Amino acid sequence: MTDSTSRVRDNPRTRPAKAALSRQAVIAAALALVDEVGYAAVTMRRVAQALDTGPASLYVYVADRDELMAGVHDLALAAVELPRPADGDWRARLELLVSRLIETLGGHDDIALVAITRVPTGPQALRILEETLTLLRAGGIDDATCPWAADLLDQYVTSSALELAARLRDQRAMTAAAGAAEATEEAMTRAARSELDAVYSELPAATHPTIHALRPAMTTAGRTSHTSAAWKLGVIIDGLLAHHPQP
Amino acid sequence: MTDSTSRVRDNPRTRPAKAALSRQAVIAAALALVDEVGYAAVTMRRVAQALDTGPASLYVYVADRDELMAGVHDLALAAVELPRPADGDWRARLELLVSRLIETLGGHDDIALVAITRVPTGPQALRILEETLTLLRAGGIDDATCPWAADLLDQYVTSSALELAARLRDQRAMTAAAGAAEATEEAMTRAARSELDAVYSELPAATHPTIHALRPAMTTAGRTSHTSAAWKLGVIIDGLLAHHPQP
DNA sequence: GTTCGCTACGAACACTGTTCGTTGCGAACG
DNA sequence: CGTTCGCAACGAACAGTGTTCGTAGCGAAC
Repeated sequence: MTDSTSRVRDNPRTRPAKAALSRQAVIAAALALVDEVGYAAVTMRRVAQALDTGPASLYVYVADRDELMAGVHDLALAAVELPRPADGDWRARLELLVSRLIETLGGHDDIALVAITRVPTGPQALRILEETLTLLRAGGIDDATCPWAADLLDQYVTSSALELAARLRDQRAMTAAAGAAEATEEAMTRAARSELDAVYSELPAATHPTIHALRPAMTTAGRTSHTSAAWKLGVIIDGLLAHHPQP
Repeated sequence: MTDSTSRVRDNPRTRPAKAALSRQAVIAAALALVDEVGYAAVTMRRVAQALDTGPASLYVYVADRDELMAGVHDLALAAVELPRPADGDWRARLELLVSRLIETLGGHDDIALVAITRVPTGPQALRILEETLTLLRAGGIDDATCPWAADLLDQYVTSSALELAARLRDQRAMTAAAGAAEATEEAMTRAARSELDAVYSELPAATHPTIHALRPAMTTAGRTSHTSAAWKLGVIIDGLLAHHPQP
């Protein structure tokens, strides 16, 4: 980034044992901490400690905790590869892109929370918006509706990433608690669902007949996160195609 | 608090008309505070102060701040009226229900954040889930897919409510700052969008050609929150109908 | 050789959610 | 009627949080 610091850092004689502070270093350390202790537990003090410094030093490179997390969000997006032409037609590529987004963001705890408060405008977010719009256009979506569709897809990505993160968190907590007992996704979701099932079961059929009638369908196995996410995305894309005319 | 007031309060004859503490009173006070100072600024101390007591007293009726907010979320849902048969067919009624949900939740700042961390299971949430499932079933959606569809709609409601809340917050901040200058929704969204437009405009057309080409579409007026939300909901329902077969 | 500019950071401020131990009141019991 | 007991209420405190201020230090520039 800065010439002077890099020149100094490159000099072995003056190079300190620790990496010099920089915006990138702060954001990278925060991302690592998100993976280690979770989004909510990433405090300015902990980030500073990871960089072997004090909390006040961070504010030279970052205005806020919010802005720091926005940087982390964008950095996480950098790992998302754009689909290539060989991956199929526009629809296959769009589905691939969206699922990669959900899996990547969901893999970094609740980092997707950042996208709820503010509309991400980092370089990586723009790279992905560009690709999304291009694919939608290739699918024949009207130019005027493309931004709306991208908005809808973004909403879907963010909330699905948070859902995935919550499931992974529960899964980790359960494996940690259950010790050696392996916790497959199936066993996990069944355990989590049983909690909900208890609520649904104790519901008087008189007041909530439909929930009661559909309870087996709610419990149905095979409702893994993957199939559910793929199904929902399919619904949205089908809806975009069916809704062709612009209001 | 002070000796004099407490002495006065202890006297039943002069005791003010404040309601005795109860779970309902605590949650109601918290909801009022959400509307007054915003979701993030609702602290246990402020809730206690509104009830003329100390923070420790709240923990008799509420386990957590999270649980308190879950109660507030459910209480907010109580204001949502279910559509009546006279409101139209299943689709019209479903659209009405969803838009009422978004408007109600979005009207209480970021209270919808509660639905992201935990799946709401309060009585009001169950009342609305029951109605949603009933309407979907009436629309001919397969029994096995109804829960998935309800999930998708819930995701949509929650994220849209947060989007609406953010817009209302910005609007309020702007009216407060602009003083007497009236800030219509149109003027408001234009101002907010100009911020994004600045980002899009300064984007090199070489690297982001589609964003550049679609920029007029992104700025298009008439993209009020209402039309946008209605359009998105239409897309989802169309998708549900088009996607008929269950995977 | 002195001054300047700027990064780094120790210390502190005003808060937060939550818990502990005590208080005081009303009701039940002898 | 006098005593005891359960329990809601709460004052005070703890361990944190994000953020700011003023100062120290050091390389670069005049």
